[in-house]
Amino acid sequence: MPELPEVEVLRRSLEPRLMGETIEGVTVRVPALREPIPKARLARDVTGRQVVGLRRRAKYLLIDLAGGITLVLHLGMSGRLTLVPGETPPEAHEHVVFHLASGRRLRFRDPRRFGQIFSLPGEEIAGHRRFAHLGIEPFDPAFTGDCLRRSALGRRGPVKAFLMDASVVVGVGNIYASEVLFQTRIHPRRSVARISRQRWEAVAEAVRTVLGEAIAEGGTTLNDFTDGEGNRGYFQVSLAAYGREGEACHRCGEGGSIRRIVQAGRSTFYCPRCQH
DNA sequence: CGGGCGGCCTGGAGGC
DNA sequence: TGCCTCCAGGCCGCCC
Repeated sequence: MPELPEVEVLRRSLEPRLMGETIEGVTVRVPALREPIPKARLARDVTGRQVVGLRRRAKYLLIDLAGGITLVLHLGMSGRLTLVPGETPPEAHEHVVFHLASGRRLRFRDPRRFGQIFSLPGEEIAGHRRFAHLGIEPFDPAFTGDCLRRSALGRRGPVKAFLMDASVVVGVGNIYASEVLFQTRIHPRRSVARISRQRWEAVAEAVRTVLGEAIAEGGTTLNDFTDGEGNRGYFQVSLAAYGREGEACHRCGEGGSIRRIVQAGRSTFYCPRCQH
């Protein structure tokens, strides 16, 4: 589900409410996520620790705890993390609950169980197998068109998959890849070997503006995304390409022109009249 | 080594 | 109403 904007929206909503809060305990109801939750280690690491910071790396939410421990959460496709009053009854697929000193609970719900939760010393994050290969953050000032151009050297695959490759740039998932290519008028099947410097600059710029606008609008809620307070996003009404198969192109105005194709098993949406 | 594909899971939508 | 198929925002590991 969530790409960079959704995780960032979640982080911003939780930050003021979780800072300084102490985790009194954790209940792992269903440890069998795609990668099993290391239950005992998690309980040992987080119990009694105060939240001292919330960060994001790629699509991971990082909750820093006193004593140098970091709680790592990934929402996968259907994960949701919400802060609720203590008396709130559990809902279906509520796999993990963090009990807070204030009496509130931070609960993790994930029907498809593609999410991930684990803990580790903060200094081990960079070298961890889930993080070691990750590329640059889109909002890092060092992220430029030239970064993309250099990453593309020696490659010839389609630009859509390239944008979704987290070892190139992190945070761009299936929705925003289509949106970025629509904004820059690049055909999703175009080989990265055939993209000019100028176009790479436009792509880097579009990655930042599309993700930035999505964050400003609370993320994209197609189905179940919410922030930590349960608020839905509304960027879905601003999507120009994704999910609009058969509808009119907002740029050229041609009725029914938005097309859906499948690349590497994922849907891509684009306007064949505008994107080349 | 780059890149395509299957698999991991459940649920919702739509066709018949 | 019920059954079946397809599809879904991520990511890894296995192939060629």
